[in-house]
Amino acid sequence: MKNNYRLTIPEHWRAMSRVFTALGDEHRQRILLLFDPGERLNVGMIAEVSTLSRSTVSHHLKVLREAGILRSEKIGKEVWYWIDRNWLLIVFGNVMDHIREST
Amino acid sequence: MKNNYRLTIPEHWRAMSRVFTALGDEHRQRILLLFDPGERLNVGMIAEVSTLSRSTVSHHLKVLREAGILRSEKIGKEVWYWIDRNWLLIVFGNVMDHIREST
DNA sequence: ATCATATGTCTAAGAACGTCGATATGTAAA
DNA sequence: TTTACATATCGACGTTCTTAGACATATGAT
Repeated sequence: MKNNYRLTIPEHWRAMSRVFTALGDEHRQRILLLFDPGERLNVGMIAEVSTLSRSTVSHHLKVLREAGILRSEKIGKEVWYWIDRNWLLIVFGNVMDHIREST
Repeated sequence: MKNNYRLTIPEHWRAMSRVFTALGDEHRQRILLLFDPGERLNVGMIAEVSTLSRSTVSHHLKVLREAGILRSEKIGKEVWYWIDRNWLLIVFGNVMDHIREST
C-alpha cells in the first residue's frame, strides 16, 4: 500500500481531474455529443437544441473550456466553441498509460 | 451539428459517465492512488491513512464499486477492495476510440 | 450466548453545484 | 449615437453531494 494519501496531487493529475469532473455531468456530455468532427458551434445554437437556458449553457461551456475539453474564439458578436481533440487524446492517453503501468 | 441532444444516452455511455463522476472527486482519486499493482485493501486500512471517517470512506468505496472501478470480496469480517484494471482499460479504450472516430 | 471487531446504512447539517432571470459587456447595424 | 443582438456574469434559489456520528448487521472469538 502506498503512503501517498496526504501528498499534493501532481499537476498533470489535476488536469485529468478537471476533465473527469467536467465529463461527469449529463448535460455537458450531451453538449459534447452535438459536435460533428471538427465542427464549431456557438452558444445560441447549442442553447436552441438543448433543454437549458442560454446562461446555463454558457456556464457548462465555461466548465468544459476550463477543463481544456473545448476551446473558443470570438468572431463578431458570437463565440464559437470546438472540441480540442488532440488535448483529449493526450489526457486519456496518460490515463491509459497510468492504468497499464500502475494498476 | 448532430440533433441528438434529447435522445437517451446509450448504456455504454452511461457506464463511462458513472466512471467520470466517480473519478471527479479528489478523495476518490486519492483512494485509488493508494493501491499498489494488483493489491487488495480493506476499508479500515484506507480509513486509517486517509483524512476521512470510516463511514465516509465506505461511501466513496461504494461509489467507486458502483462505477465498476473497484471490485470487492468479503472474507471473514473484512471486505477487500481492488481495482478492476481490465474494466478501466475497456472503458477508457472506448473513450479513446470515440475521440478518434467522432471528433 | 456474549462480546468485540469490521463494515454498511441512515440521518442531518453544511458545502458545492445546477439553474434561470436580470444585468453588464462587447459588437455590429441603422 | 442609438439600437439590436450574442454572450458572459451576477444573484438567488433549489437540488445534490459530502461528511460524520449513531445505529444496524455480520462475523469470529471467548
